[in-house]
Amino acid sequence: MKDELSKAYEAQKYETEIYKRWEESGFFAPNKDSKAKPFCVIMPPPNSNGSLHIGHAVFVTLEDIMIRYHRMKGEAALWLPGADHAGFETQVVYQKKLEKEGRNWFHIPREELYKEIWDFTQTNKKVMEGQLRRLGASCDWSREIFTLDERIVKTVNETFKKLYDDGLVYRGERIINWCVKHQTTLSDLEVKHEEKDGALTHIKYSIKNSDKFIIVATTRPETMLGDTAVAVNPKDKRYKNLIGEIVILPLVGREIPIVADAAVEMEFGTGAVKVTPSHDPLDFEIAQRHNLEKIQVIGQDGKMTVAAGAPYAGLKAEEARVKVVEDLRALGLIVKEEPHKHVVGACYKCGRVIEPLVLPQWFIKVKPLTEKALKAVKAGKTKFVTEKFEKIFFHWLKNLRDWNISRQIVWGIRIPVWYRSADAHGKSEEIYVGTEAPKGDGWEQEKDVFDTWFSSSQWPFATLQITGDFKKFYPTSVMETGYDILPFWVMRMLMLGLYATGRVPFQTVYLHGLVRDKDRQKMSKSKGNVIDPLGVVDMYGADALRMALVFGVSAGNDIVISEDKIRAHRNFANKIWNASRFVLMNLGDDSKPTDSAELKKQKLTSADAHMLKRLSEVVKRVTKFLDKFEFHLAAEEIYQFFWHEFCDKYLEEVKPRLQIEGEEKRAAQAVLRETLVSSLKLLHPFMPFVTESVYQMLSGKEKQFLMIEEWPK
RNA sequence: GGGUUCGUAGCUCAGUUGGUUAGAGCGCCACAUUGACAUUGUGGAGGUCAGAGGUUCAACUCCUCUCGGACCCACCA
Repeated sequence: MKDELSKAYEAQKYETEIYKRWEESGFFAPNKDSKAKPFCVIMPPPNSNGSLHIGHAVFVTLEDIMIRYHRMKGEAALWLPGADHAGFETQVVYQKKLEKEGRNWFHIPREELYKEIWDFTQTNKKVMEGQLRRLGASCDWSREIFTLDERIVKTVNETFKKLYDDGLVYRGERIINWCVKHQTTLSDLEVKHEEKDGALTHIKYSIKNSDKFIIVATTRPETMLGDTAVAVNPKDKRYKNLIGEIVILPLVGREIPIVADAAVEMEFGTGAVKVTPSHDPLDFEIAQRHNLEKIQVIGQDGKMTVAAGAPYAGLKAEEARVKVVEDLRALGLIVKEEPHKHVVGACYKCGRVIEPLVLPQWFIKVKPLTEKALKAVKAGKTKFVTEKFEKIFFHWLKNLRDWNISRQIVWGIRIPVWYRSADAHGKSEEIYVGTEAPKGDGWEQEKDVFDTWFSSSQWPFATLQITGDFKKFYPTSVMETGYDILPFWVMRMLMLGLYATGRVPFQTVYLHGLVRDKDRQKMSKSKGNVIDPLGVVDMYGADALRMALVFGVSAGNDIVISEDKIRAHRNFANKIWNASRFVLMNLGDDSKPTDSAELKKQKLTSADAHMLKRLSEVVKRVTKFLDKFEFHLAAEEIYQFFWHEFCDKYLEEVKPRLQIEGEEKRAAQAVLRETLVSSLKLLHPFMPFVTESVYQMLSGKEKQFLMIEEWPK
């Protein structure tokens, strides 16, 4: 049998087969009735709009290490997988797909689109699940849930209703971030800020019944058509006597007041600000304070509205900007235009400059939720690995503003609110918030859907409630994900988890970094430096990739990976394979699982004793590192030990003894087996496939999976 | 403007609460090897731990400053 083994480990020959046997064994699912200590990780559900990238391989590796380790420790280890419909993200992907096919998104009926995207995601989901299997994810597939599962939708609607009843969600006409290309609002977190070269234009506004004027400075001259005031700082001596005066808005002729507001910076520009409540966040606030009229001069299409006036209506905002300046110049009202670098918000997907608009949207009043989250983390209910993320987290929580959860998209959970318009019943507009449609005629459901993160934020408790595991597994043990979604997801899961269940959703947050290439560059399709995890798995095996992703990477730091590094760990897998082959060849026919009783009978040489002593030290250290989430140290420890102590030293030392029958040979055999088997166990969470393949050969008749063997002590 | 963080061998990074000759992977040099493995072994070169000051019996590790990066946030129009 031993001669059949090839000289080199051929990953592709074993991995798929082994995974199948693991899955069929049912050991991915924790025993429901066991009294064992629970250990639970909720998988961050991958987006079902494409295939897995290297970042997914990172979370699979880290979470699978944790799960396999705790499973071997005899705990009830649950890793609950899922797939994310990924609302806006998926809609963007699908829009691009339609564009390529020459179809127009906006011409397709809502229901039809929804159906199409549904099918699209379900296809992707299947591919993705296969890929997770290839990577060795030992998650419990019987519990897998899709984020649009009707039971999830129900939970999400109930949470919304509860928030509404508690006064924590409100519908507000507020200034929001509008993406003209995608025709939807975005939350503040989805807006990226970019520095752009622009101009600061100084414009003369003349004061009524006087020959005086006031000069305002703006980066968006076209919005002046919607001005309803000019604001100055109340402390500004230059303008003190102008406060309360009326200004005649050029080009428009509207009479607007000069108001005093502390939000105006005296040092910037001229110290006088034109106030356009409908198109600037600060101006909107000033307008609220001074009860100013709001005039919308830019529409959702990014073009000037009728309210902008005859020569401008219909022009794109950028075109209007040019024309407004021209017209003002013709009137001699442009004082100067100076080059000006300023920061503008842009859609995080398409990069197009955000158009601030006033629209009725649903907002979550964030303060009561952040306060609870802050308190819970400060009390140590949830710990961050590493601590630096706790600081960042606090900073986030303290500065968060109300969260717009309305999205004008198709792909998502429709907000469970119904309106009955005024003319239907002669009354003023009615609003109904509930999980089901209200009775009676004339009700129309809100067209907007939830921000995906609103439903995702409920994921830990929503899923466990569905699978019936809430009682045993909530709060979950570890939330493992990338640090880039700390504010989007982790923070909000804490907020909504605490709100809905009264308890934190997870005890530990472990955050990993971004994957970078060997030149420390972010991986992206456009740079052409992406490593396709599945391609790597085909070439070098999943174990090699997994090991390469943890080796030398401490928690929270970015992960540098190159083909060289993966190859190095493919070599390590091969080392494991060959060392095992050697041990097998020298064990004789009694290659049964390790038996420490048998070991005790042997007369050990000092080399044997040393080996066993080292083994026991390494077991302790690896265990300690795993408990402290120091995966890289655990990996390095067992790597060094196995290769350079066990293989390079002990194996070589013992070779002569194995040639001569006798007690020295038997002792060597016992130590070889003991050390190898324990090492395989320690290595298993990191490199599950090779270790299991080898173990299956070692264990002979009494076949049990290494996956569920007991963790060494 | 606010925040976080980093600067250790040629490259990418470890270095647990401060404690003997500072480590790994890859790369490099020399040698060995048909005997578990060339996806190998043995040996080796290579670091004033960014710089300055301070605390200490002792600092890569703590404190301050300087220089130089990275990232995140942000309504000076």
